[in-house]
Amino acid sequence: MTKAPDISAIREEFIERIGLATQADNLPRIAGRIFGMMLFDGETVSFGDLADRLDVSRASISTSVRLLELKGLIRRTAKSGDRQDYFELMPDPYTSMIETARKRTQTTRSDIAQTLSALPPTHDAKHRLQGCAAFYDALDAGLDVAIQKISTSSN
Amino acid sequence: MTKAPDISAIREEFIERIGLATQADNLPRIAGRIFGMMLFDGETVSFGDLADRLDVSRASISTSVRLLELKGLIRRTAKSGDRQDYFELMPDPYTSMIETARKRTQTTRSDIAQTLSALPPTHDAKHRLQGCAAFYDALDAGLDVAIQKISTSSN
DNA sequence: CCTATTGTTCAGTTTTGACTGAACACACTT
DNA sequence: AAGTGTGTTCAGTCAAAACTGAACAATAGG
Repeated sequence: MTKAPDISAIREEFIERIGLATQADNLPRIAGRIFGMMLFDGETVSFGDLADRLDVSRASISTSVRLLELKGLIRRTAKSGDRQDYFELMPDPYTSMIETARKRTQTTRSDIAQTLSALPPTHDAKHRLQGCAAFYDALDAGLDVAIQKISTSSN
Repeated sequence: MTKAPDISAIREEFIERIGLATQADNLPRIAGRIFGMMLFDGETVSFGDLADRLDVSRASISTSVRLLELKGLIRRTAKSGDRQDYFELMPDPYTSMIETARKRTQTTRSDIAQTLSALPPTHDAKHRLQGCAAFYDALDAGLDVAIQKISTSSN
């Protein structure tokens, strides 16, 4: 009875879950669903198909794919003889995901550095902010390790 | 003219920035401001002071400190002779921050594993989902590295 | 030209979540 | 008991964001 699994149900659930996970990365829900769908299906997908298969307006597709392009997760391609835009996953979307996360930590890190340099050397907050800065440095180093690991595992 | 910096302005700006950074970690704005304030000021702070100094309702303080406690960033203490609750930073809040992030990636990772095991071995999505799983594994390893780095740097 | 198709933009709607004020429960004081 | 101070909970408000439909510009085909 565990045979003949309902693939489309599995697919739906996966898309939903990846959508939620991606949402935590400050992307709108639909963008996450698009990403999850392309991850599962793999093939290049047309603009119209995205709207149809996810059952959302084309306006939503337009803004979401722009975001995903901007984040380096998908790219827009053309099919000869078809006026529609097509989309496919970037060769390695994961590295891009970590890169953007890293960029955010680096921004915060430099904010802290700026506060640190503005404070007089004797101020007792300095010691705590330095601990905070060390945290962001450690996080940055960790993300770098993750990037390395991905590039070696995908060979 | 660069002498006598306006400490309170620096403080406000730091709190604001940390608030924004923490907001990206799925915490409400006020929780981020509380965290930033405690980070800068260091001292233990009373419930009432939080409401006064941040100029928000006590209801907001109540829910925000609960979240921060739940995430292991602050803890509630008591002062003898004072009925108010007091709050202070946890000894190492940063490790907790990464731990929660890690928990999230592990949840997603196991979601993927579940999808993988539900798919028939021949399904062509498997290969892509395995790449996705490798990503979350790499991220998990990277976060672990970050935790190690923090614990060694804070000695 | 005219029409059809496609993607973007914009105004408006819906939804989500943060925040507040008020009611409440609890504990301490008198 | 009554009163005060303290934290939590809940219904309601408000603002921000997601999403949609419609108008639009651009392009291709007739």
